[in-house]
Amino acid sequence: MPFERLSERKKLILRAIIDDYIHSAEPVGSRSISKRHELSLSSATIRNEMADLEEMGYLEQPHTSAGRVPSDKGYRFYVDQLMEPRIPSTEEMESIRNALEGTISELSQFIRNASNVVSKVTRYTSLASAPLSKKKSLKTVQVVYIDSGKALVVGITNTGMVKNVLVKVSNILTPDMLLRVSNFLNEHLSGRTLDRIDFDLLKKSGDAIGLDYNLITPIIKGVTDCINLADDSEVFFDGATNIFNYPEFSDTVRAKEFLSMLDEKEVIQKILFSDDSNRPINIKIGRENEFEEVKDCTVVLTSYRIGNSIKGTFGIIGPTRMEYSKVISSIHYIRKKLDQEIRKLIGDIVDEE
Amino acid sequence: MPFERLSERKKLILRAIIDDYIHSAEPVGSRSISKRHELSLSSATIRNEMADLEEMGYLEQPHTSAGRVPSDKGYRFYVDQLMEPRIPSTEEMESIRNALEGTISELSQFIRNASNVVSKVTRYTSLASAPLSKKKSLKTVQVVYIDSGKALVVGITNTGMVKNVLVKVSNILTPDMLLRVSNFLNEHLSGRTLDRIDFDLLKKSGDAIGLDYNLITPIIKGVTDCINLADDSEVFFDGATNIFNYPEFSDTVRAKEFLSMLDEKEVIQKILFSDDSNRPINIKIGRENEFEEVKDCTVVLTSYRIGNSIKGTFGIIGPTRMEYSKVISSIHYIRKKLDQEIRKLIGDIVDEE
DNA sequence: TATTAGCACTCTGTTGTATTGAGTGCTAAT
DNA sequence: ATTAGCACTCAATACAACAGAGTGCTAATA
Repeated sequence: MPFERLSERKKLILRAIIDDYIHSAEPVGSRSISKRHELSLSSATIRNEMADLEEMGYLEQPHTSAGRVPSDKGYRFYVDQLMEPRIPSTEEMESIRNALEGTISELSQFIRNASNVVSKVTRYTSLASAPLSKKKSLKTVQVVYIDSGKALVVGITNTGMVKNVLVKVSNILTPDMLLRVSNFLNEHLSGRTLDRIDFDLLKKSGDAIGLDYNLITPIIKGVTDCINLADDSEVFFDGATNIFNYPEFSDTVRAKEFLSMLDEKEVIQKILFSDDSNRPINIKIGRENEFEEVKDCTVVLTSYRIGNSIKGTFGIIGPTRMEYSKVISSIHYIRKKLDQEIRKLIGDIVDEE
Repeated sequence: MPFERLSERKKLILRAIIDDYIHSAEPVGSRSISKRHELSLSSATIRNEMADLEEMGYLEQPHTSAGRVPSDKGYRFYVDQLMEPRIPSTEEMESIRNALEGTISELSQFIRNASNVVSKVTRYTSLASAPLSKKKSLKTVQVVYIDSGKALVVGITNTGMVKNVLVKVSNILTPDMLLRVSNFLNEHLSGRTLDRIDFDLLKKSGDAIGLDYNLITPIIKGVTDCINLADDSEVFFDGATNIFNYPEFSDTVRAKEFLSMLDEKEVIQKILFSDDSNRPINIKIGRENEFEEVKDCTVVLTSYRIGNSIKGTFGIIGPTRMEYSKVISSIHYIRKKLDQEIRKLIGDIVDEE
């Protein structure tokens, strides 16, 4: 992004405008800047500067006799060079710690919690994906006896994701036999990446453990189902109704658009997986997002890694007019806490590739 | 609900009004009824009848010079005695079958799918709870080796719900030892109802399998976590944005109220668990719901049972001005299909207690 | 030369007023 | 018992007037 050289004064004015606009959501005029901020410049001077800033693309004017509104470029400059960094308030930090520390021990639930507290603290909508691995492999398969004729196939991937499938099996299969099947499957499957499992071969070799082909088939089917489930990447969001706090979504059409977008799992996936940078926090403002759907939203993402191949992403989405410094400080803190907690829980977290 | 005796003519008029209103969402006037429906009565006559119906509580008037709008009582009468039953269109049936038949073999995912198709077909918001048992017991516990120092505790309840918890364990625990722990735990836990497990005793008897107290403790902790997770009843919804299709939610305040309500798990629980009747389909119109939050919504619920103690509920929520006949026919059909599919999958579905 | 006061102009949003039209209730005629 | 007719009510719409916030430009000022 090519930023032309801005005079100190222009920077100050731009920052004042954006600060104001972030809090008021109203186009800001020259007079209010000249009064509220101690620049000791007249409104006329400010006006001239504003006209310049508009010409350079940092500001926009909804209509001739209105004040100015920051453009995507304006926000970008603000985020990169103007805004004051902050640290979260003590209440914020406390509620984050409360949500993340101690109690939770199930990973995906843990991420859900993180997602929840992110949306609570920032008052925007949070997005998150469950920990996800590029090369997903099967760690263990368990076949569990449930009832006569019913069994549960439980598959566990190297990412710690657990999927389970209920299957109907022959009545003659006893818990013991299922255990044998379990062991057999484990022997043949565990450690394999999901796409390199030869199920046909597997079925045929069933009689290796003295069980008929037909007895095993539904179980194998269960395993494949399990794998298919595990392949779906889980994404979720929280605090969707937060958008009603912001006037840019005050008409139902816009609100509906936003909420409908969230209903599409694929869109959330696209957004989350677009966090390809190596920066700890990745901010995409308005049209910087490659998706039409979020053209006037800002997305703030962060990713964590567990070991080498497991990756999870979470963050927030809101209007481009966003409290950047607040959001960034919160996300930073949450990321740090999350990191600590996961490390406590299972160790081995790596930040960058 | 005390219904006074209504003349045939009053019934016809009431039905005409409600039919109209359901489709137009506008207060209906006497003239439009006298014209559109072949009652061959003048608007003046209709007016008199309408005044009567209002006095009896079946209709309401937003303001003096407006048409009439059905009251909760009016809708109730309509549902019980007036509306024409229908069968779902072939397209509807097809999409329902497509969504439910065959592919899915994991129960909670299956219910999710059902919930999804309900909201798609009815165009209202669907609610659902995962299969839930009054007396929940632990079917099996598995402790799975993940990595050195990491294990996964997987608990399976009699309802087929699977919960898992990642735990950090001592490095010296081998997969084999974990298997021994698994077996030990199973022996002592399986079949017990969740509230009748003595964990202290359990820990002490750890050395029965030659393992130190301290090695087992984190695993026991994992099991209790697991149980706590399983105790939470899962509820979810789908198609929340459908409410934007209905003018009664066209202002953001109302829409926000509705969506915020859905964000509260407890509210959904309350709604779903209020399906205590034995009827196959349970309809609660407006203030018939005991919760203030849904005082101008209608909830249509249905429950299915698996075996004797497992119960799940799903249904839809929408404005009281609802296409009752369409919704009811759809839910009937979905319920039937769901029933068939679960039976195919695991058998033993019982409709009533 | 940079700043600012001053002014004409633009555009939105609000307020007040008139009008329209759908609908009602009542009365008297059929 | 039904209906035509009429006066009345009320919300919604349209329109004009006006206020106010803001701009750009010009000329005066430091």
